[in-house]
This record gives sequence, structure tokens and C-alpha cells, in this order.
Amino acid sequence: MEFASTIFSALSDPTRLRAFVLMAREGELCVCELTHALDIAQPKASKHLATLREAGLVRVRRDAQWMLYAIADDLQPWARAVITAAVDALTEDAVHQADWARLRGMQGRPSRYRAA
Amino acid sequence: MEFASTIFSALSDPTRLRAFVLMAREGELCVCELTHALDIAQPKASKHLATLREAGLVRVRRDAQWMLYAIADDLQPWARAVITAAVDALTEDAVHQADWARLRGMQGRPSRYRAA
DNA sequence: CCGGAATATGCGGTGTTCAGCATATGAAAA
DNA sequence: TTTTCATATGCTGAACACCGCATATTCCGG
Repeated sequence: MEFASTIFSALSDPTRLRAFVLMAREGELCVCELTHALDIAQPKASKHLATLREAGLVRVRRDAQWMLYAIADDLQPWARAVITAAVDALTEDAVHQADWARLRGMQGRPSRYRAA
Repeated sequence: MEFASTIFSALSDPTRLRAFVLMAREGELCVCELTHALDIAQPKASKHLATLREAGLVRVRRDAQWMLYAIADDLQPWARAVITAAVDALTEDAVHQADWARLRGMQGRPSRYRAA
């Protein structure tokens, strides 16, 4: 029961949801890409990503100076189902469209020029 | 985006999740049944149910002196999918099993003797 | 009309969450 | 090795969530 409320609580913040949908759509993203796409301060991005990581929803790997975040691949089936349903709906959201456009328009994206 | 975080935030509390799973399994339940099954104080039940109602996850109807709560029937498809996945998993949870047993063992359940 | 049962709401206290800012760490480049 | 870029963390203050308790409201039965 607690494990579920932890996940829902991690998804209960709009900023975290926005980051999450971006990762669902793009795969790996570094903090600076998320900071840019979400148009927020960098510490704010880092902290929300830490929250998602502590909830087990997201994984991180280091690539040189970049920390690449992506949706965890070891999620429980029910959690994956929950996430799929939510992401599908939120991809249509206007806020996400704007985030996506900012990501697409970002100059000098580092992780795009590296291995996945 | 906000509409989604509202729903997740309503589901982020263990007590609310427990009540929610009970309603998913049983249909309509009055406050006294939930209070008994969850083994909590009545004001606590009322307040959590109000939160679920304000999030649009639950509907209420009055039957005499009882307020009968049930999962809302006008949920958006994605929300319904989210809920189904979560409830399916949580039904297996030991905490819910205990809640369910208390509900089954409750004496003088009012709503069972009335129309749905 | 009155008493009692079922439910909702108000209040005070406590813990948690979030934002914004400053700062620390760590890797890379010069 | 000094600088710079990317990221994480610490701190403070404001807002919010949850609890326990007391009380108000609503309805039913007598």
C-alpha cells in the first residue's frame, strides 16, 4: 500500500509530471535539457529528478559531465500500466506541447550526440 | 497537467487508497462501513472521502442518514485505466486483505439492506 | 418535538513540501 | 592546475497536509 502511495505522490507534482512525460517520449534526457524544456531553474530540476529517482520511477547514468535520466526499466507491471495510461493522456496536454517544442528548439543538446 | 497531478495527489495517501480499493471491490459504502473496515476515527474517514470527492474520483449519494460513497462513473478513460491497474495490484496487498476481512465481519451494515 | 445515530466541519499543532537562492562537488577543457 | 560547465545539496521561509479532538448538522425513530 505504501509502495503505491509513494509512486502516486511522486507523480503528484506538475513539474515532475512534465519531466516524466518528456522522458517517456524522448528516452534519456540530461538535467540541462530538462531545465531548458521545462523552463525552470536548474536546482529545481535536480531536486524533482531526485524525488522521481527515490520513488524508483526514474534511473540515472552518468555520461561525462552529464547525468542522463530516463524512466526506470524495472518498474512493476501495474506501475508501468499506470504510467502508460497517464503519459498517453498527458502527451496531448498543451503544457507538454510547449515543453516539447522548447526541447526541440534547444541549441547544443549534449546527449543527442552520444550513445544511448 | 494540473488535472492529472490533482488525481495523483488524491491517490497519494495510504488511507485514501485503502478506502478506494474497498469501494472498487464492493461498490457503494457508507462512511461508517469505511470507518469500521479501515479501523480509523470517523472524522478522519469523512475528511479523506471529501478529498477524494473534490478530486472527482468518488461520488456520493444520500440514503436516509447514510452517505454512500462509490467510485465516480464519469472518470476520464485514462484515469479509469490508471485506477484499474492500481486497484488490481492493491487488491493483493495484505493491508487491503485485513480491511476486507473487517468489512466482511462488520455487524449491522446499513447499505447492504438497501437499494444500490 | 426530542434523543440518538451518522456524518461533516472547525481548530490547533506538527510534520512535510516546495520554491528560490547560495554554495558545494565533479568532470572536462584550457 | 585553474577555469568552466553540469549537477547536486543545504538553507530558509511560506504553504500545505494530516491528525486528534470537539462541535455542528442532518436525518430518523419515537
